[in-house]
Order: sequence, then C-alpha cells, then structure tokens
Amino acid sequence: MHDNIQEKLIALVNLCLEDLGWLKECKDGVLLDFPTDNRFGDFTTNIALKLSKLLKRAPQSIAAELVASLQKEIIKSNLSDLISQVKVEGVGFVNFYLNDSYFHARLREIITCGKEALRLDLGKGKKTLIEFVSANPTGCLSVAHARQAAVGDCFASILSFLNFDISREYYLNDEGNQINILGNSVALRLKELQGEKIDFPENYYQGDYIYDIARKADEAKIKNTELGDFAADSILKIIKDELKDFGVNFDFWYSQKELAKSGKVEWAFKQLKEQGYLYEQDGALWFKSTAFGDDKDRVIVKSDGSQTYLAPDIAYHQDKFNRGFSWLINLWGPDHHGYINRIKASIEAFGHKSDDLSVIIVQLATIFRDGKPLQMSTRRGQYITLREVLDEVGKDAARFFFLMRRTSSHLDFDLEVAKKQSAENPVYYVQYAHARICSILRSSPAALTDSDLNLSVLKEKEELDLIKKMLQFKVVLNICLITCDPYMVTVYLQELSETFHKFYDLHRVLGQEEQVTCARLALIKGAKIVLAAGLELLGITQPEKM
RNA sequence: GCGCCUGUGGCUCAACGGAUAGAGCACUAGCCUCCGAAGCUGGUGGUGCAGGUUCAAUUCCUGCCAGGCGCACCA
Repeated sequence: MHDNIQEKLIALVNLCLEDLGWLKECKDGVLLDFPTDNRFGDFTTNIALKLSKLLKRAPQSIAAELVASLQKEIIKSNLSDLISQVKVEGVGFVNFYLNDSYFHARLREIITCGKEALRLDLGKGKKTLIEFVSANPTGCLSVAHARQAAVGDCFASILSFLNFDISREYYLNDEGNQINILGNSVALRLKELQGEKIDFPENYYQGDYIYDIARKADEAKIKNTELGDFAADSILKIIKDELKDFGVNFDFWYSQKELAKSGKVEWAFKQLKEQGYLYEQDGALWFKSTAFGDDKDRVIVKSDGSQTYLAPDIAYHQDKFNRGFSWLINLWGPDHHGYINRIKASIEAFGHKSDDLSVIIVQLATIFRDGKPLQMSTRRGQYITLREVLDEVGKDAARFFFLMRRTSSHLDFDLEVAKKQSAENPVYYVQYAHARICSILRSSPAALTDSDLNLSVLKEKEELDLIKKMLQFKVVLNICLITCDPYMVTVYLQELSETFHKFYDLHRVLGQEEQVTCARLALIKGAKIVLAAGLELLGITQPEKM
C-alpha cells in the first residue's frame, strides 16, 4: 500500500542517467517534485537544467536524450501502466504524466483507510517535547499567548500525526520576583478595599482582576506571606480555563517552584562546573556560553547571591532530556530571540547537539480596534485577552486566523474587522466545503453503496484535480515539519476547498448514471476525509451543517 | 551601534531557487426550474531601491531605504 511512486521514478531517472553516463555529474542527486502547476505533469525534474553547465550543452537537448532513454526504460520495466507519458517541456524540464488509474488507486486507498491513508511515519516514535505559552501566572493570556497556543498546539498535532511521540508542556513561572510583586499588588488592593488610602506603585499589576483576587483572598483568610502563591494559583485556574476553551490541552505543567526544590539546579551547576564551564568574576557566577558561540558569557548567580532566570532554565532544559525526550521544541516570543544562543549553549555544554533543541520564534500579533493599534502592557492590565478574542470571533475563526500567517511574520488582527467579516473569514470557506459535502451525502440515496465501485469513470479534469490536490496533503505536512511551521495547512485547506468548489460547480454528483454517481460520491467522501483531517489538525470543528 | 522579523496590486496575504507571480477583500460584468450562491466564472491592478551568485531570483548573498521587535548581575 505504501505510495513509493516518487522513489520509483527517481530510481528510473537514475538508471537512465547511469546509462547515459551522466550520473556521476549529479552531485546533489535527482530532485523529483510536484510541479508548481499541474499543467506540467504530475512529477517534474530539473536535472537537465542542472546538467546543462557541466555538460556544456543546451538543457533541451539533454532533456530530450534523457526522455528517449526513459521511454525505452519505462517499456522495459513494465511501468507503462503507471506512467502515461514523459516529455520535455519549458526550458528543459522533464515532466512525468501518470495514468488516471494511479490516482483512482490512491483515492480508493483514502476512502478505504480513512485518514490513516494520509499518515506518514516521519517521526518513528521519536520522543518530542513541545513547550509553549508558558506565560507567567500574573494575568490573563494575551493575544500573543493565544497565537503561541494555536501554533504550538497545531504543530504538536501535526507531529503526532507524523508519528512523533509528542508531549505538550507549559513551564510555570510560579516563583520569583513577579510572584512577589503580584502578592504585594494583592495586599495593597486588599488594604484599599478595607478603606485605607494607598499609593499603588506603577510597576505593580494594575488590572481589575487584582481586586477580585484580593476579595477572594480576604474571604479565604489568606496570610499576607502567601498572597503571591494564592494569586498565582487563582490566575492559573483562569489560564487553564482559557486554554481549555481554546482547545489547547497540555500534558504537563512544569513548576519552576518544584524545580527549585528538587535540587536539579544545583545538580546542573555541578555538572557544568566539572566540565569547566562556570567561573566567578565580580562576585557573580558566570556560565561560559561563549564556548558555544554565544556573544558573551552569562551570569547565572548574581553578586547578591540570587540566581538569574537562566539558572533554572538551564536545569529545566537539561531535565527535559533527562526525562527521555530527544527533540525539544520551544515556542518563544520575539523578545526572547537573544535567549536562544545561551540555552543552546547550555544544552551543548551537556553534550547535546544544538539541533536537539528547535526554537520557534512566534512573532507578535498586533491588535487593532477600529483600525488603531492597541498599546499592550500586562502591568497596566490594558491588553486584549485570549478570552475576549474567543468571545468576539469564536474558537474556530480565532485558531484559523492565528495560524494563517507564517509564524515568523507579524500578524495584523483588527477585532472589529474580524467580527464584521466573520462570515467571509477563510475558515468558513473551508468549513463550507465540508458542510456542502455532508449535505450531498445526506441527500444521496441509501441504496448506492461502495460495492462494485468503479472509480475509472472519474475522467474529468476537475475530478482528477481534486484527487491530486488531496494527495498533496502529505507533502504539505512534510513541509510543515521541515519549516517547523504549521501555517501551510491553512493555505492548503483553502486550496483544497477551492478545488472542491470548482468541481462541484461544473459536475453534478447525484442523479447521474449510477456508476458515475457512485464514483463521485466516493470522490467527495475522500475530499471530506482530507478536509476533516486538516481541520482536526488545526483544532477546528468540522461542521456537517452550517 | 548590534541582532532578529517584515517590505509583493488600493487593503490583507500566497508562491521546496523554477515554467504565464497566485488568492481574498474592494471595484466591476456574468452564473441558481438542478446535490447548500457562505459558492463558481470573467475584468481592472503588483515583486521597496541598487548590485551580485545562477541555465533560472519574490525566494539566496551584499549594500541602501522603510517599518516592527529585542539588545540586563529583569523575568
């Protein structure tokens, strides 16, 4: 069942190149791709263009010679039932055209096996940990966190689909300065509620939610020294609810407080010291990150004896490996990009490869309301929260929106526009295609079954285009893996939907000759399977009706 | 000053280094006695600037211009 057509064709090309005595010139190997446009066949290779300079010959003449050889070889190796033709096109591309029966077989596979037919075992069960969001429990999640949540969750789903053994983790910054400030903020608001006049510092958390927590703390009679933890716990509950409603579920909530208690930080220090990567200077303890390409060495214990943020972070990342994960993925905001080198340095100091950690920088979403950008400040409590976005545009549209731009690109998000145009949001275009298929399937006579299904009646261009587009699903997932970016799925689903809508517009499914109706029903069932699989990866519902 | 991200029609965005740079919105001309018109078809309109590498550059490299974000013994 394994679809190894691509390997088969590459082997064929290599065989012919060998015969022609050109194989040794092809240093980078033969690239066999899906052409940008299916006018140019089903597979294409640019090998003649590559060889042109080395052989000092015109690419078309090289291609022509190669094609002649390929045509002979195709007949010799009985591949003519698979390949309908191979020819030179354009400036010297060699394009392969497959027989329709190949696509019919692939479609049959999809409707028989369902989404299992779309899987690729690229992960081989590799234990992978993706850490994302990890917002401090000092306030609600912002839109920036929301984008990270959508990207991280979707990428994790894709990796899982590709047979990586993936776990989702949230690193909980539940101790330190910001928790102290949080506790002090609550304490002050409590005094204020009790009628005292207070002077609320600018660097304290300004949001109204601090009042709510203060009231709750008062009721629960929380001691002053425990206000910080109490507040963090309360906020964490809110965060968990927000994420749940956004459809994001974490396997692990990793507590920095627990890490500090565990002795793992000291253990990490000891290891680094033994390797000679720590030294003291100016009363502080430094990590020699320059040994691994960082711009400067980094302080991990300040001269006042307290640790910098880097200290637990080094131990944390090492602990990820110690827990058995061999690939770490971190999603960070752009403000953390300077942090990449020092963390990578730390894992290298422990003998891991730099590539064992992939850091994905998720660019910010700039929030607009009525065309005006909003200033964001956690402390002031003036920012658009994930909750607000969910309430305003809904989970499906929000997730799709956050995922439809390249992760490394800025995202403009005007809430008013998103609300106003919600009916025109691309997510509805895709969901509409799914619902439309369901509607046809509902209207189809029950008597028509898949038995004696003859897919060979699918000969129309739009029918074959739809199958070919469905087959690109795997290619897209592969690109997502290579680029560490799930956004391509949203682009693909729009294209798949478009291909379906075009088919729908030109050809009727129901009321045709029985064989044709059956085959087309199978075709749209296949399209439904792929659409649903894609939407599921995005964490978006697959409505049967809209 | 250094680092990262981004410059593509009026607007928001696509395009593994490939073939005629694609969509949506907006503007505009059409398509429902027929499976969902939240759809389809046509039209107008575009790669910031200057070099370089390449058979081939929106894509890679250098410089410039413009915008965003970072450059702590903060977290």
